[in-house]
Amino acid sequence: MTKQKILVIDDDKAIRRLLTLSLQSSGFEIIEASNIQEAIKKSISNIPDVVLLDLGLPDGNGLDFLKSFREWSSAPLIVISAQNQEDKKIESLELGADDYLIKPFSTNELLARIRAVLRRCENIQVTHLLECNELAMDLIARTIMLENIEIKVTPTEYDLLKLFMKNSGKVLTHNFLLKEVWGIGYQNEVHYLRVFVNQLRQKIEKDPSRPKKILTETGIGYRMVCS
Amino acid sequence: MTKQKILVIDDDKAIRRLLTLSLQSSGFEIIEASNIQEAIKKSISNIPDVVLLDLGLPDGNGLDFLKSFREWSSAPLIVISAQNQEDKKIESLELGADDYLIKPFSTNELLARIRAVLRRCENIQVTHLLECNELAMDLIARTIMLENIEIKVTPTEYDLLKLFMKNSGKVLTHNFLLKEVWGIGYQNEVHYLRVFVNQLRQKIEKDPSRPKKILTETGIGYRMVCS
DNA sequence: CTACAGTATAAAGAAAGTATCAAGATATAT
DNA sequence: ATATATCTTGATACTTTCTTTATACTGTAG
Repeated sequence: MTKQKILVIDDDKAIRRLLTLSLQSSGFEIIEASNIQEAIKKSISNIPDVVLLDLGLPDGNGLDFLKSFREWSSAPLIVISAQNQEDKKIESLELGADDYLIKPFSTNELLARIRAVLRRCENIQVTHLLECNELAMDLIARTIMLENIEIKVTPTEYDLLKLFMKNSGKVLTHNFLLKEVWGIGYQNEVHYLRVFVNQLRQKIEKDPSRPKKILTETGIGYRMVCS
Repeated sequence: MTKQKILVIDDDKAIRRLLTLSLQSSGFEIIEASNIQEAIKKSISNIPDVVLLDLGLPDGNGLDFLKSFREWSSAPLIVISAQNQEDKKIESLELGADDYLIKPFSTNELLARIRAVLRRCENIQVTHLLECNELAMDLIARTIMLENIEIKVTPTEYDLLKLFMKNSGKVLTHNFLLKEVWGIGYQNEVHYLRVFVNQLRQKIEKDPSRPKKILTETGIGYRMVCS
């Protein structure tokens, strides 16, 4: 599984550095921003799983960022502030912050609070569906439905089909498919692909000898089409 | 909509009174408990939507309540404590608390934190009964019924089955199951899983050699299906 | 029409993963 | 302390999936 990303928004470089180091060593990937403009840009280009927001920023009120962030994301957000003012706390929490931590704080406590809030959000993970006409793939449940009937596939078939469904419409080269599914070093084993594409066709095509979903691009690769 | 219930666990009558008054005036229904025994009894007879837990209780450690509560409920729980000790905070959060508030605190902040945590939990299930066809699990009574006949399972089997029933329909990876049941560090002991899944099948499947509930996903993990 | 390069399909063997039993070790209860 | 229950570990048979080989098919160029 890929690392969870934390966006750290603080104008104090020393604090960012400290947070980055301790959070990285706990297995998170860190994105840093020192002002609101940067935070907005980075949060959009590299969507974070958690946000740590300092309120005292040079180019405006951190709560403005909170507000605009909540317009499109429900990712957990913890406010970090030097101010222990009740009204700030309440305002932040009402605007959608999940927690409010006063500086200075221990990084262990911060980590525990991040974990607590992430634990909560795990439960509300929505099913992630890839669809292609009557074919649907649930990436959370790891199931594949063809006209609402589940079909069974092997791990390799699953990986291959996922690639096709994620890239439907595009031509995927032999090289690309082999690299993604079998890993580097298998890029000449085109016959693997033939065997597995054939197996998938047997399972998902009405008439496997006249495929309508996974099409052959002779000399290049394959391509999945949805209408 | 019916009022949301808050269970307030604190041995100090004055504090309970104060909390009750302010929370009631914010539209919550309050259940009070002054010790762990009472808290357990009342939490079961009148299942709360939120719990406020003071750690300093006469008949034991509040964290014991937290632990047993989390066995069957995922309702938000805020620890309230006079102790500003880092290790207490971290332990509470790791054990499943959603927040940790130091006394004295403003009731407005408490309210804002309750609202924040409720906002996060909006669409979580509040039931302690898990069902899958003729199989039912009561997380409070810690019982498992198969066609209304109780079946006995060991602690490990119980934990494993609970995971399956909470996630029925989803494929659960070996890794996930091992981490949840045996803890981190056991993620390669796939053999444990095989033995225990087999034991569960002997107990809950009509024909254990042809399982219909706990299915094998070769190379990936297992998955429980309910019709 | 034939040759040829690329592709499809079936089916075998090899490898990886799984089910099951049962003995020894550990923990728990009486 | 002893008995009981549960967990851990190892051995073996079994199943599924992957890899490899073999053969047949398709369309295009000469």
